[in-house]
Amino acid sequence: MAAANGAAQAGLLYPQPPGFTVNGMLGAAQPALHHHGLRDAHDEAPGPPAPPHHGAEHPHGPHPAGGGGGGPAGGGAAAPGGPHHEAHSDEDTPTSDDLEQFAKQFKQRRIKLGFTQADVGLALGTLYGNVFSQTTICRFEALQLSFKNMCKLKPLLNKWLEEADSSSGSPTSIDKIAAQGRKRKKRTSIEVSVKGALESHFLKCPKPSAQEITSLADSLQLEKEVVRVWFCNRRQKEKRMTPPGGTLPGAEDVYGPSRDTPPHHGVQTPVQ
DNA sequence: ATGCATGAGGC
DNA sequence: CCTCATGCATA
Repeated sequence: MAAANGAAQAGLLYPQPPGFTVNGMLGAAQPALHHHGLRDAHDEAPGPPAPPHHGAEHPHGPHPAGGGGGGPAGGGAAAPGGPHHEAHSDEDTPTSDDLEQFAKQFKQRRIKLGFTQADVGLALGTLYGNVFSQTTICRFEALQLSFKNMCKLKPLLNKWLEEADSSSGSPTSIDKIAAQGRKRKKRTSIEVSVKGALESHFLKCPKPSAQEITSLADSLQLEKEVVRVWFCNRRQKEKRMTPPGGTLPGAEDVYGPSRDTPPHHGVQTPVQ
């Protein structure tokens, strides 16, 4: 089982140091033996087409992917007016629960068929012209994308499942459109203590002004751009289907000014 | 699996 | 400058 994964991965492995080969299971060979429960268990007032506004209003009205504490079904997930049967393969917007189940099934089948996340991403490229990276497939399986994004990718991955399932042995060849003339900035490693400081500030003010960012960057001895990007990424995390930390139901995307700051780092899935 | 980053589209 | 979709590079 695991051997098949390793072989498949070896076929199109990106440059990695030799001493790193032990991690050939970059998201491929993990047996799904854990269950992370989403905090969407609670049902709030079903008003999909026109989500009711709560007391706290955001400066930017339309935000998809269920925001912070509420629920993943923010942008207006399913919930048709009439007693329609859901659980469809595609067609009409799926519910957060549909997505969770699909992701689970997808991962199991993918592994069963001996494909890695990277394989799937490339296959989507050959099948539809939309290439995706291992990262995206991984995040889909882990429900770490926005609700809207999940809905967009589901049909594609669903189609791939059918194809891979009934594949009569046609090795999908892929040609990549590599070469991006731009050099990427080296990934900045932010120290743990500094991250803690950033998190604290995020809890107080998720959207600091340019000047706030500048002074914050100055006190932390980081580039302003790095800090700005950090906040952007942090906000995105809050909008994922599986939010970081543990926003309890009832709390909206606005945090009280007097909220304690537990020194724990992001604990979500206990590592697969 | 995840952190920092890029870039397109929008105000 | 933001959000949002996406991914290289890395732990």
